[in-house]
Amino acid sequence: MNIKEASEKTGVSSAAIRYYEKESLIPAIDRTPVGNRDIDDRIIRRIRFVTQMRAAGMSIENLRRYIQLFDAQEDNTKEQKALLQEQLGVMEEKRDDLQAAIDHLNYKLNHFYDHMESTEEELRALEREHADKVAKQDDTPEDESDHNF
Amino acid sequence: MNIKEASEKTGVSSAAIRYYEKESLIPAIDRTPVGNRDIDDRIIRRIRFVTQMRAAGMSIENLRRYIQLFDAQEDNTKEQKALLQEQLGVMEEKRDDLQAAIDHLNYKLNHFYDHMESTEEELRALEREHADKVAKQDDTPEDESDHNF
DNA sequence: TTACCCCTTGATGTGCACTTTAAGGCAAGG
DNA sequence: CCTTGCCTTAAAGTGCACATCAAGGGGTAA
Repeated sequence: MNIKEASEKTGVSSAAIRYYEKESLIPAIDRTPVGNRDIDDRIIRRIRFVTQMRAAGMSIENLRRYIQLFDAQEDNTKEQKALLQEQLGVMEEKRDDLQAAIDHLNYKLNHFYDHMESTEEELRALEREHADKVAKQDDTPEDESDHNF
Repeated sequence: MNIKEASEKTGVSSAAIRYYEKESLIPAIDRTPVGNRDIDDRIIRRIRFVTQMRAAGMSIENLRRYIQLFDAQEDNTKEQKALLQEQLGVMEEKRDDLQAAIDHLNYKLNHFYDHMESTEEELRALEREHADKVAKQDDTPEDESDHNF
């Protein structure tokens, strides 16, 4: 598979795939006799992994550190574990920040509807839609925050 | 309160506070007779709101659009609602991506321990620590992904 | 042969969200 | 009077993660 097909398959641009290779986020890719990249499914899976971790906010630098520990087949399990745990911590914090912001916006959204001229049907539909997210912290966020924002 | 104190109170640099004001993420700040910013608690709360939304991944541009709808005290409730819902969608998707990546790394972490020379005590401690996160999707992620990554 | 479409590398450009620098003003302390 | 320490604005610089461009090569089809 050439780089364009790989790009279409993964949704990652050709330039980004080359960039990832240069930055060692994916292993050195095999070349055809004329020097073109010949991309197989193993590379595709790694591109997808990189995409997932990038979407989750992991930096190129952290991702490279993490991946290099795997590519070097030495006994660095302890470091791998430490790196994983570190990254997990970062991501869990990020997730919680995100959840807090979501709760904040949901709170605002609910207060909107109190002042809106929407029909009862619309109101109940939206309440159903957001019921699960509001359930835990229903309508009472932190005291410190400016409820106008 | 001068800008330095506000910076210390919020953890946001003075330059960033000035930048936020210029970008209309916070309202025009009152000045002392000599032209220095005089920051009150209302501004502090807005800075904190901005910080929270930024941490959640909302762009400056989206944040400004959102805030301007509030600063203009017209009847734009519909647009406010639409913008809020749009942003909520973005953030929920982001949160889910993040959770997927966390699950992926937790899966890896668990498989590490199977091959590690750690003591039983360490193992059980870590399992307790991560029990809640693994509970829902215990040990069986998607088939498509490269389990070496 | 020309056109077209794919590819290569290396260099340079881009957008975001700030950070840093430059040049200067005001007020207090020694 | 001079230094210190806060402030101001405008402009330029920075780091990340790519995107785009320039200059060239290969393969196929009309």
